[in-house]
Amino acid sequence: MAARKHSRQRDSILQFLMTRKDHPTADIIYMNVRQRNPSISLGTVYRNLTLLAENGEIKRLNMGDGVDHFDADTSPHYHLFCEKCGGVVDLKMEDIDSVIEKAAAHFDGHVAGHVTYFYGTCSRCMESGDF
Amino acid sequence: MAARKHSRQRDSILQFLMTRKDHPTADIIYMNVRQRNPSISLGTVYRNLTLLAENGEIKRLNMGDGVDHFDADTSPHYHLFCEKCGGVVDLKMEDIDSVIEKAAAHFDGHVAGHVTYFYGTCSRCMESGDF
DNA sequence: AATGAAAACAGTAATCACTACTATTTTTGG
DNA sequence: CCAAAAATAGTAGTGATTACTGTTTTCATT
Repeated sequence: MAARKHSRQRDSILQFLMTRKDHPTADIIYMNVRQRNPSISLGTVYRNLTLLAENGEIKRLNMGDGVDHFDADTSPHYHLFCEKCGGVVDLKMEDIDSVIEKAAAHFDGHVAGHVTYFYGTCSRCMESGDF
Repeated sequence: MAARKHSRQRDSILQFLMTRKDHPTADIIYMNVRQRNPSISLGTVYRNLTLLAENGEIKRLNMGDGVDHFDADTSPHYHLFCEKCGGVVDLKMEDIDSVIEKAAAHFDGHVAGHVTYFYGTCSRCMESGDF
């Protein structure tokens, strides 16, 4: 296996992601990290996000909007996609991994895991009735 | 609202989709429908799949693999993405929409629905230990 | 500190799924 | 039969992501 070497760019990306709770996309991360590191390239952002996700340091989220979102909080929790503002917010709720057993009950193959996310309206969009 | 007109192409697409239980992608549908209707264009396939999905005649599935899958079975059921063969199979299991209440319990916004799918190994890939 | 191979980089080109556009063909109510 | 609306084929464009390439950075070993 290839030895991982340190990189300032990867540090910047991870550090920025840890300050955000809104699960930004690669493009948002790129635009922000560029303020501190103007010469960073978009390809570097993508490559490092993939490296970090493969290494378990961050999570890659598929929220059904055609763009990958990233989360530096790797503890188990769930997400909601706001259909009004397009944002992604955390959802504190009890663990629902028991759905895996329910899925496995009448299935011949092997159920390794599940992906669950919610959609609706975030609290901020509920307040501002701008929609 | 625009009056829907009949189209042979839309018929072919829906008819083909009803013969398949593996939730094909637009591209797979295109290649197959083209055997009966060689002049159909890929854009027509995409447009009609969207029309049919908006009309509730089929379902558009997001299985996290970056490609939309389509299902002519609109009854409530779940799906598993096979990590070995990349296929999508049906999963008969009890309804788990109660997760919506669990999600809403400690949430200030509004939870409209959820997306849940499973991943693992389909029964066919379990049998053939080719992997 | 010097060195050299592996890793990472910036910048750009390419890919892939999908959507938009346009001139032509089909459908359908009257 | 006829014309307006809808749909089509074919092509061009878009947006997110990946691949490629020559250069720079990292770092274990000297």
